Amino acid sequence: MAKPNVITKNDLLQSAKQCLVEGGIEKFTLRAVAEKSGVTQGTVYYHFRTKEQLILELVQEICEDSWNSLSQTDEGVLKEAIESAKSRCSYDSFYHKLFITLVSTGFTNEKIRHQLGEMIGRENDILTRQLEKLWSESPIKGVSVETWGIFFNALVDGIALQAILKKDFPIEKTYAELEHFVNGISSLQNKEESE
Amino acid sequence: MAKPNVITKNDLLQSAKQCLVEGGIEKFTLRAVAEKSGVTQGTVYYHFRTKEQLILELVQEICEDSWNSLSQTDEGVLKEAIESAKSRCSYDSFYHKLFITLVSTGFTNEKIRHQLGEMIGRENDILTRQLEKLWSESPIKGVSVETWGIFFNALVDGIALQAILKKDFPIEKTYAELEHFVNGISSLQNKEESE
Amino acid sequence: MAKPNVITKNDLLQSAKQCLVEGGIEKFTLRAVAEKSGVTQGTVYYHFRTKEQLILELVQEICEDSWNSLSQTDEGVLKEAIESAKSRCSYDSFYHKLFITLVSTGFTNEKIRHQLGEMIGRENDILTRQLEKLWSESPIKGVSVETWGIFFNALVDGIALQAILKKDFPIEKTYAELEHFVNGISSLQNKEESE
Amino acid sequence: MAKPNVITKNDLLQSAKQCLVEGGIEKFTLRAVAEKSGVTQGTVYYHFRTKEQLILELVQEICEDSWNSLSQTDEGVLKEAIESAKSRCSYDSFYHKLFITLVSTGFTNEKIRHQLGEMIGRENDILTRQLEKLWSESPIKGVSVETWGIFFNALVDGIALQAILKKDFPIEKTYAELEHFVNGISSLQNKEESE
DNA sequence: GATGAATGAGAATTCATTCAT
DNA sequence: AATGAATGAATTCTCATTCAT
Repeated sequence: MAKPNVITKNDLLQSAKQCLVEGGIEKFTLRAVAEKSGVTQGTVYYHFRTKEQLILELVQEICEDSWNSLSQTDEGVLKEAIESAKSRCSYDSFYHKLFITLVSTGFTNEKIRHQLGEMIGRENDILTRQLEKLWSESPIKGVSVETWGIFFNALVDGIALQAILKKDFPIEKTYAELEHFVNGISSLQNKEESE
Repeated sequence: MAKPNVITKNDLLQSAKQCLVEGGIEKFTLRAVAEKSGVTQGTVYYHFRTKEQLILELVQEICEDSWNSLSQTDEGVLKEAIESAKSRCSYDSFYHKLFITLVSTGFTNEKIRHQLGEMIGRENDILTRQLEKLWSESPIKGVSVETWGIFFNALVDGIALQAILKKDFPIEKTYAELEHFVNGISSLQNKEESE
Repeated sequence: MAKPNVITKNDLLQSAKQCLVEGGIEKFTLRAVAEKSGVTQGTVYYHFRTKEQLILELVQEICEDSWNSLSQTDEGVLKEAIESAKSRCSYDSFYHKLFITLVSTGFTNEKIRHQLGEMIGRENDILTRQLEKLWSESPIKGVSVETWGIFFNALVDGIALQAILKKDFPIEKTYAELEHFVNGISSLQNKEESE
Repeated sequence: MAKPNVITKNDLLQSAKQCLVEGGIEKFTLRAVAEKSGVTQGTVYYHFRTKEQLILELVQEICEDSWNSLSQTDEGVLKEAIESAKSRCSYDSFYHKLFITLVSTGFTNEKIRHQLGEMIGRENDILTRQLEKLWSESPIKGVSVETWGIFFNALVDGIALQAILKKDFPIEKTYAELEHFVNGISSLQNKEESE
């Protein structure tokens, strides 16, 4: 007994994510995490002193992931963001299931809720900044570019929610038209400008 | 004449909803439901044969509620729908917490997931039909009116999600600008028409 | 499953006492209590919601026992009290092991400590009242009858402590001489009176 | 020259004593001892091969302490012994808490029990020898000087027990009257002699 | 209809102990 | 001499569920 260093904290976190998505929080047990990682429960407890701590670190990782992927798209255009959103979105979407599961967990855990809120905020900000690069001013009067950031982020999450819930959700079509929507909105502004 | 202390199935469902929102599925136990209703666990079992059955009936009720409130707004314009969405949306929103909690529960329960999916579908349809009344054709080329229905529904849910997660989310402002957005989009169509 | 009424709370408490004495608090588990009573752990938890609660009720019972046995000895003389103390005192004394175990548990549990403190206080009082009946005044100047009560109670407990710790403790001899001590002290007073 | 951070066995024993008193045997874990000493569990295991071994050495230390303090008081009179007993006796008495905790642990560990029994025996003997010096014969017929040794030791422990359990125990008063008691008893003997 | 006692499986967590380094 | 990773068994406690009354 006591084989040192057979597993890293990160391995455990990855197993944990899978467990969360596969069974929801209801069935999310540290025993399941341990089994999926091939270690004993004790080992999981050695690395994360409580279940909550594990979930917290999991949330943190996701928030950092979101941050990294978004800030890399520095040069990126909205189109790319949409593409990425689409790729993460399907009836069996791992990412969004995880996200929604954590959101619902956050309702009864202020720390989680706060972190997810911050993450959403950062996402909104980045979208807004991208729109600012794209547009000289808001294409629709009364709607600030900041709010456009919120709108796009909300739209993407809302679509994902629908896609997870409906087996027959037209992902391709919806995302294709989302692009038309973005283009239409953007061109609208140019039109106004040229008027 | 009225028998006191008679607990109806509906009373239990209302308590159950509260329990779900207050503690999430994790802490959602039949004992908690029983206590909130002032009855014993046995009584809960008398009315719902299993825990799953209770949740299922709870989901059903919510779906029916959605249906009723939407079909009443038959005459209603989009504006009214937005107003109603806003009223259900805040950092402590009971309704959306319940919805998201059930969605995440649905990830591991196909019956729940299916029912919620159907509900979303009906909502999309109703929105689409309202937009059809409002618009002669889609205000943006390449975006079908059906997809507009999806977009609006997704937008409302996505905004709610953000509002629940962020204490400082600007609900008033966002909804006000959402109205400008709808108006802008609608007038856009008229403009195109007049061109 | 679910045979109603096969066991009473009191049965469980008796088993618990035995477990406590047999294994000390260290090995005092509710599983052991359940097994000794022939029920499942769940049953124990149904009757006492926590381990602490069980111990608390156990302490209470012991305190009540002490009260009952002492108040019955209404007419009783000191001699009787000594006899009873002796009978409870041996290398394997169930009673004193239990008592000392609970005392040490009380060091980290204020409720237990308080209850035991109250019990000791009542015992002291009763002893004092008995001595008052026996003596017109304290047989030794500077020692109040109240303090005599404390002394006798302390003596009995201290002797019990020694008897539990030493296999070869001379119980018979010590208690016989304790009686001589009491008589000697009492007669001392009469002597003084007659002087 | 002094090596910093070097933990000696004795340091660990002192931490262990504190842990025992602070949390009782229930919460007495090697991890707690390690943390209090600022080392890891492994280190504790390096010094004591098992938990039992640690406790055993702890008991031994206490017995040696008792021996040392008593044999120093070689010249000492009873008065001094009482003074020392009083100083170790209060509602938060470290010493007696530790002692009682170990006694109760001893109920399920013969080695501990034996050592404590031996310690008590030695204490009784020393007290008896002191009384022999003080008295030419027992002041009360039928009570041997040996038993007086037992009585005084029991009395001191019994009083300590009460003092630990009762927040409002009159320590000062009781010890003052204990001295009167000793003096009274001793003078009694002289009186008898002079008769 | 409703209750309360009981169950058993499984949850989180703790802990003495081991061992390679 | 000391550490830290790992273990596995045990512990407290919870919960859906059953069933006689």
